[in-house]
Amino acid sequence: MTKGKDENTEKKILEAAKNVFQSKGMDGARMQEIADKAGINKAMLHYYYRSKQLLFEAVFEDAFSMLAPQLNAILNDDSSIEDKIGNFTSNYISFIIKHPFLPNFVIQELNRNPDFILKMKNKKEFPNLEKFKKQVALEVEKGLIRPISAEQLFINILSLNIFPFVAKPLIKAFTNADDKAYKQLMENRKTEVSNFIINSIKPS
Amino acid sequence: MTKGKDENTEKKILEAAKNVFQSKGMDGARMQEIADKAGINKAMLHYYYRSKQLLFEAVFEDAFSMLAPQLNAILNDDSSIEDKIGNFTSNYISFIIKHPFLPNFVIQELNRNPDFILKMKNKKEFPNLEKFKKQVALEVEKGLIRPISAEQLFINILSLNIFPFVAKPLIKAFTNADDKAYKQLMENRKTEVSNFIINSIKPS
DNA sequence: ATATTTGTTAACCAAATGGTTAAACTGAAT
DNA sequence: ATTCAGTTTAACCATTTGGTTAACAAATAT
Repeated sequence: MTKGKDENTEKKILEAAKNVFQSKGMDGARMQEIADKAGINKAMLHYYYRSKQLLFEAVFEDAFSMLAPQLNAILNDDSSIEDKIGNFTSNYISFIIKHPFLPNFVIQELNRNPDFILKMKNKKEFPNLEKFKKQVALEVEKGLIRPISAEQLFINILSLNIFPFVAKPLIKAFTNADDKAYKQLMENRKTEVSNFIINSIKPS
Repeated sequence: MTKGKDENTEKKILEAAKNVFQSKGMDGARMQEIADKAGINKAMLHYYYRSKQLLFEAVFEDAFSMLAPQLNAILNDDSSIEDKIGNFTSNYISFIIKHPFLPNFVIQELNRNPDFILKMKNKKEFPNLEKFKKQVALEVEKGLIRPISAEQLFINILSLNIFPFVAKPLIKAFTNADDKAYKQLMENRKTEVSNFIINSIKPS
């Protein structure tokens, strides 16, 4: 009753579940560990969420709905392609530094359970490429950027921004970086990636 | 005794273990499933490999030692940066189409067990950036490519080549591609990615 | 005050899982 | 034919794990 102690049990569970599921995945997560982290009895997990599967889904959907708006930003706002790339790169990298497990978690679990993405696709916030496709086609036609398909450009943007976080242990090992040096490398990418993409699509 | 039946039990186990571990990960894999896939009794797994952990490590090291040479190709051979990028992109994408679970498996398990990479780092085939760094610095100095750090360039090359496979379910969903369309998308990337990188580092 | 609903716990349960054991089979050397 | 090492199996074991139950506490309503 002193510090913001009890609060809401349901939220404490979700928080603990996030923590465990996002770092260990569905298969590696243990209900007991989640209960311990939440400081409650294991039976409470089932009282509030019925099963491991449902608790997991709550965590997953939560994670996905944090990522989706990031992507919609680049797909649906009205600035130029060049501005979008600059903004997205800088914002997304900042965002992931705050939530380092998110991309890996989402990708891993989607690979484990391919049906899962169908559920996500039905959500209205699910990223849609249509507007972006039109914009790319238009800017190509106007000669503002080199010819490139919107899909491939989008894949490239995602790859350059997301992969270095997903493959953190590999990157650290290849570049002989400790945690500090790795973080610096990622900070540098806020402008590096943006320049890299813009150079590539700039008309010659 | 008709078809290439018995062969070597140990190899049948490793093959089955690859199959199961690479698609389900260490935590999701079941020894029973591996035994079934190998067509043998579960006790044989322990007879030949002692424990799940050791069997897993055999599979992992096998996987890693398939990937390492691919990377060493781009880091250590003697062609120009531009040629390396063209060759690597095309070769690597072909390679992964044949072994679709590899990159995801390696990345996932390295994230799960960070100590694991230390063991890999001691292997002599572990990719080393030194030569590539010198080459990039030299080509930058000569004005053959734009100024860029070798580390960042290498990360970009890996990202653009590997990520689309790791994130296959996401890519398929975003681009509304079925398996056939996805494969076509990846085929197109053999030249797309190469052009994208080369455009970006070409001096203005 | 008292009944009733909601939240919480400890103890328990059945199934799954990695691993072991002891016996049996196989094939070559003696 | 017998021995003996290497191979294979079925049955078994201890532990872990997700999930349930029944009793208890704490609010909330009557």
